Amino acid sequence: MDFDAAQPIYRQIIDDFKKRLIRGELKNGDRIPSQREYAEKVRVNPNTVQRAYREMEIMNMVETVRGQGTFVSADQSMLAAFKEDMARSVLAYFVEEMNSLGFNKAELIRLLQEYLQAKEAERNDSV
Amino acid sequence: MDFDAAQPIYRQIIDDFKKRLIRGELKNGDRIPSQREYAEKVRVNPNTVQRAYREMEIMNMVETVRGQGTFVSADQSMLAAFKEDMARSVLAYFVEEMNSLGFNKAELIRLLQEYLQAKEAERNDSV
Amino acid sequence: MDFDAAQPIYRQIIDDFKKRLIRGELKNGDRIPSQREYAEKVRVNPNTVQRAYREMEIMNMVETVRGQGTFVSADQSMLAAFKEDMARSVLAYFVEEMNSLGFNKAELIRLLQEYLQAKEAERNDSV
Amino acid sequence: MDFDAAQPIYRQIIDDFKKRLIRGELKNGDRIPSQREYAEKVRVNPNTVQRAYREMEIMNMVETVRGQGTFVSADQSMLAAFKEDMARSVLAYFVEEMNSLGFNKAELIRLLQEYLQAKEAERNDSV
DNA sequence: GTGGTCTAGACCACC
DNA sequence: GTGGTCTAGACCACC
Repeated sequence: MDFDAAQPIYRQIIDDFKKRLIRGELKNGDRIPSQREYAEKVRVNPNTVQRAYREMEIMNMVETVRGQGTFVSADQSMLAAFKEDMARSVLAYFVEEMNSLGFNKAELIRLLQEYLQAKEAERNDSV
Repeated sequence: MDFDAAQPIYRQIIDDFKKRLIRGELKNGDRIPSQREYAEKVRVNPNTVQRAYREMEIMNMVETVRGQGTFVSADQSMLAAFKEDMARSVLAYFVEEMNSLGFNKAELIRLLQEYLQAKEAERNDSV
Repeated sequence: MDFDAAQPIYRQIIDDFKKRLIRGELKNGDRIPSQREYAEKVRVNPNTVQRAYREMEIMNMVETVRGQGTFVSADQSMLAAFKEDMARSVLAYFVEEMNSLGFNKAELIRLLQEYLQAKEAERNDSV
Repeated sequence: MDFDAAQPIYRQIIDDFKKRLIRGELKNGDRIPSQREYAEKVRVNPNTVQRAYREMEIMNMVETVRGQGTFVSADQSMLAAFKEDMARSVLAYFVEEMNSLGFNKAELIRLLQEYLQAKEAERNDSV
């Protein structure tokens, strides 16, 4: 048995940007906050933010322009790849956890449908 | 934005036992490994294991007998509650993550079905 | 014959707080010392204090707020139960010990009255 | 604040003999078990028993006769002193504990009477 | 500063 | 062998 360690914060930051790109909240050319701003907002060590930005730059997710800031530079195929990778890992984790609780394939789908319905009903109630 | 910290090891240990109970691998009256044995097996400090065992005792999952060991004492209703709680939290996490990737309800279910089929096909291939 | 072991220190700490609550020296919302402060004051390892504080939290005697401290959160019925339980156990121990010395019910009460009078007389003398 | 340590076992052994003397279960001239027998019966290290016996010999509670065993040799005045000392310490502990729970003199006596009555009623019920 | 987790290791009681 | 308590001290997250 192995224990799950936390994702390093710089990875969580990168994932957060990936998700915003995937959802279309950030688009090519958009300026993202400066490292300093971002570090203050999420109350994290600036070095951690620096590492996240650096890695995003390496994989061509963003581009830094001296004196101007950091800008999104992700092309469409990159976004598609992100989306697929992240979805796949979420799905894999979900299926593995549900299996470890003893649910089989059919139960999995049924439970998910029930959960979504219950959630929707709840949302309507609270309106 | 908040960052996810890892679950403490002692909680992961508890969850591991909960799952084994849920799957029926452990039954009422079964002896679980001694604190030292378990600590060695999972390569964790015995104090951490003790904390997990003690918390399981407090919630009546197990009973410890001095000098003898620790024994499962979970009743049926407890197991049902564990199963439901854990399933719900796995489902909630899954739906939240998939939403954060921009998938809606219908897509969620479709993707899950596809994933399960792909996984099954893969299993058949490797045979 | 069985031998009496000492109460674990963490339990003695809990009992100390229970008594202070019972006597009204601590009230709902009061901040109790930080784990480190308390550990230094009573010259005990901080881990031992933490265990006491954690157990008090589990039984809803106190609430801990990360980075802020630990606060009393005992409701009235809890206090009444504590008082009754502790009084009962003190009484039971007293009667058992006196019985083991061969005193019967009437003697017990007489001796107690004499003891209290003697103590009072002493106090007056020393003034 | 100081924490209560356990009474050393050899003292608990001595106190046990004192109580039996006080209650008249042991009388002058009676043979008490050999150190070996006693150690086995109460499952204690023989060295501990030896210490208890030695201290009882020093205070003239018992006498050891080579090759014959250990015999009670407590005179009446000694018994009276034991009884008074032990009673006093039990009383002192009781009063102190009850005070620490906030009970005053009158409440102390009333609670004791109530407790004794409740106990008696219970005993009659169970018959 | 606050509390939370974990390791390392000692010593004890009970079997 | 078993579990229970405690110390010493590190490192982390949150304030």
